[in-house]
Amino acid sequence: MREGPDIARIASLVGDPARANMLTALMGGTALTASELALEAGVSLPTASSHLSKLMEGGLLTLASQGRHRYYGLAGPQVAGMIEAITGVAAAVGPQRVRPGPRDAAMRVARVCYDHLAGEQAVAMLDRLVARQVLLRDDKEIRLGPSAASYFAAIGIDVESKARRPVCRACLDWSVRRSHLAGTLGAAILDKILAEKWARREKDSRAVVFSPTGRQAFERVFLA
Amino acid sequence: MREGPDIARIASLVGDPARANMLTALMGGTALTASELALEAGVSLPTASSHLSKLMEGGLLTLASQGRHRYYGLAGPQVAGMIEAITGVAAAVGPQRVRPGPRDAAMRVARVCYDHLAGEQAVAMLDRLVARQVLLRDDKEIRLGPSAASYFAAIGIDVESKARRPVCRACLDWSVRRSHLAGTLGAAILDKILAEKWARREKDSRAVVFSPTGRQAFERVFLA
DNA sequence: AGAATGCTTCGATGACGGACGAACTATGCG
DNA sequence: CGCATAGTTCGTCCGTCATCGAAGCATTCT
Repeated sequence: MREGPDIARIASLVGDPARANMLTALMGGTALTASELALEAGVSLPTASSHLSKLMEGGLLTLASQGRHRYYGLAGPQVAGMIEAITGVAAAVGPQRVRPGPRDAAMRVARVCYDHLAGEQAVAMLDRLVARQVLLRDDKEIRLGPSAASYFAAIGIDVESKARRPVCRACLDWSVRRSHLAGTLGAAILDKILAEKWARREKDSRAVVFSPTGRQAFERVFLA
Repeated sequence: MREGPDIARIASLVGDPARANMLTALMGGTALTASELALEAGVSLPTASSHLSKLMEGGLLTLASQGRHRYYGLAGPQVAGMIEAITGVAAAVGPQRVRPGPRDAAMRVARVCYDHLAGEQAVAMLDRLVARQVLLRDDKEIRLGPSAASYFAAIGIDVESKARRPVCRACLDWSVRRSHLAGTLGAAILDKILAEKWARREKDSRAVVFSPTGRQAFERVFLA
């Protein structure tokens, strides 16, 4: 018998389908209400509420009360990283349960992964940035290249972040099975994309839909 | 209802205490037999066998048959990374279940984490290497410093690894709650420590026990 | 061949936990 | 103040899964 951190407790919290769906939904980065999460998970409101209190007790969620609305969100990047890691294993290990439908097609192209961009667009972007040596990658490790500061400054992003999170991190993309860019830099780029209105978030989904002109702008800046 | 990788399936595999104990035991890096794992998990042999076949079916384990012995091991670094991530959250989120006993004291000092060294010794080593700028750390990202190649070459470690895993990675230490060194470099250092007989693996445990002279050698090389 | 060891499968038992409807609490609105 | 909306708590039902003993296979040793 071993001791230490109670890993089974945490894993079993994620191990229920309803709760896993809720956590996956919250990977979109925005906090959601109990009703929205009930819908996402496909369970009744009481059931969802029970799951949410368990997740809260387990420390995986934070709660922000605003009037009669109660917004649940992921407790932090560490929790998001854990979900990512589990998702990566699940994608690598098991065949998909269902054939991706039309809505999933949009998800494959571009979607939000906690606070940064994921999907084919994101993978292509990272590949191009590495090819241009703006970023350097030894396998799964990513770091800034010599020209990174000036390159990102030109598009209004400051890479000299003193934040506690890493500036760039690799995050395994479950649809493409290759890495895309996470970390504060990944988050800043997504902010930029949304701020410039190159793309908008699909309602009730993690999908990110580019407008025709937005897509051109994105390609000009990141894929040129 | 969302689709995609079946994260609940994977998480629920880890979510059973017996299976979690087995996986934690296998983080030691060496493959173990069903009987050993039953002992680790504190369950009967039939129960352990049932759990093991579930873990196999879930793709989390590999099996190597040698005569009448069947050795179970973690399926790969990605699975190990997932366990680490869950352990990190569990350590950050929940208080320890039990007070650490004398055996756990040895574990806190130095232990094996999949294929590299963890514990106070490992954390001190990383701190010192960063202070000497052999390695560079921006928060949780670790990379080689300019003097890294010559420094490690002097102790017989080649950092120019072309392996598919990252050379250095940060791995959150659940006992110290700070990072230690993982990746191929971390693995090479542990190999060195064991090859030089500075320390030996404790039987039936992840603990690594340094001999008095071994400890001096370790401190001379890594903590000077 | 026969015995011993290592492990898996079978079958029965029992308990934990997820599900929902109904009732209850809280906030906001007219 | 009464009604509507958002959410939690309670009670109960039911399915799933962990558990173990006993029996069945497989491999090695003598």
